[in-house]
Amino acid sequence: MKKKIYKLLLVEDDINFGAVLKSYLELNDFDVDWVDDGQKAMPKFESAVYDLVLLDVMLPNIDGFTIAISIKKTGSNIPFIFITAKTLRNDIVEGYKTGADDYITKPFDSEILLYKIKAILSRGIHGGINQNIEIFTINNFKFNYLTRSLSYKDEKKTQSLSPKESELLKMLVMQKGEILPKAIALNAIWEDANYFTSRSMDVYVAKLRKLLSRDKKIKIITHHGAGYRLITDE
Amino acid sequence: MKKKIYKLLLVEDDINFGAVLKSYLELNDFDVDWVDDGQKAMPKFESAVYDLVLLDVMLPNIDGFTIAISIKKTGSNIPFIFITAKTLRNDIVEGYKTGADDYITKPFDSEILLYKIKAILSRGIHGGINQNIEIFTINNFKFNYLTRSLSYKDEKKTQSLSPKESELLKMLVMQKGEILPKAIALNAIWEDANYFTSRSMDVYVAKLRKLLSRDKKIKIITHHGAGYRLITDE
DNA sequence: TTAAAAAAGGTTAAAGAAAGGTTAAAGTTA
DNA sequence: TAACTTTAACCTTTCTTTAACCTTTTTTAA
Repeated sequence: MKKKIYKLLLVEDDINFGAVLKSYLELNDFDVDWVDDGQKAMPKFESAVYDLVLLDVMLPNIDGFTIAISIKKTGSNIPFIFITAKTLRNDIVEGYKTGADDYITKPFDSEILLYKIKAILSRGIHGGINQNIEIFTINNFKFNYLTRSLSYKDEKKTQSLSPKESELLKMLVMQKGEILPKAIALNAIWEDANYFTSRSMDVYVAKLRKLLSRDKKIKIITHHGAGYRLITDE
Repeated sequence: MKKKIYKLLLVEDDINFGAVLKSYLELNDFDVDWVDDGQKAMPKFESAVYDLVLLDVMLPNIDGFTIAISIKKTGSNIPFIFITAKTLRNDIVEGYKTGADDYITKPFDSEILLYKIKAILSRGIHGGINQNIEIFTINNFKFNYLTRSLSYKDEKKTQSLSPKESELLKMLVMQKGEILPKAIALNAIWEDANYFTSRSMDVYVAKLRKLLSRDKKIKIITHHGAGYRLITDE
């Protein structure tokens, strides 16, 4: 089977950096179009079908965020990776990025950029529903699926979760208000549904209930013989 | 290929001196932004990406060292050149300067300033993919990736690192505050991820922890089953 | 219809498995 | 040979499963 070649649009004003980055990405089997001026970004974007846009945030004429907004306005849900200087605080970038997007601070390790690109592309685009969200809000809790950490209100201290706790919580949150069928979760996380995996899952539900017990409005409701349902208030 | 124009931030309260210095530097192909008040320095610094900061130490509202500290707090490892009066003892400046920095006493020979600026910029700390980055600041440590040496505070004696120690430390520093996934580091440095390379990496993490142990604020946090994260304070 | 039996789930603790920490010895390479 | 890397050994921590005992829900059968 022919391997899919992904097409990237790189918007980077620094000539040296842009050239090096383009070569490096091409070396790694990406098809890269590079524009060195933010004003050339939109025309280029509209001239072809891209899989991902790499956007320098600090551009001389138009900033990267403005370009991202213009692209989104065309109705495209193409993912972005914002390239930012260390000086730009991460939370500013966080504000602009959606679950499908990411950012990387300059200078960066090329391996990590490749990893981020591949991570985003491998998720694919699931029409409409965004399966890529990594930070979830569960009433007073914030749950980061990637770092597997759970924090309460504004407390600095975070509770770290095990891989299975994290997977299960993610599935419950994504089905919030609706029943997560037990067999679905078992096949997804335990890769098998039998007596033992089922009991193991029961143990994990108990763990999650304990972890979330500080917030009285959060409940994991049992639907006997069917599955579990996470709710966040009355 | 177009020559890179370096962008300098000049913080100098003396109007006459500042104007002359700005013109002189522009004549020598630098792009110079000048603020005449220390309080304008941070907002200006955050509004663009600079390659070097020229800081007058004696400023009416905020002194140059305080500005330098604020800039460093943003996580930037931009180099500084301090402009000081002859009356200020060198050892005071020494206390504040770091490996990547320099200082010049007023009045000075403009040629010498140019020479110093070029010397620092030619080290090519900024921009580009990994190859160009040489010197990292890890709280009280300075880590030179090219010479593979690690120095603590202002101590002359440096600790030299092995190639793998150096590669791993570089990846951790570049992901500072974020998780460096174990598989990424293994594929980048060991070129394979299996039980044995994984154990080898564990050994290197232990080595790095020992090397950095003098600075209590530096920690390499383990994310079980995921990777490692370098942090430099609470 | 309702008591008993069966099935499902709640919870906790212990056992087992996997991952990682650390040190030192054994290879390997410059 | 000296510097570097890998492998091994032994230990600790973290994660997952299994077991035990209990309660709740559903089914079965008198």
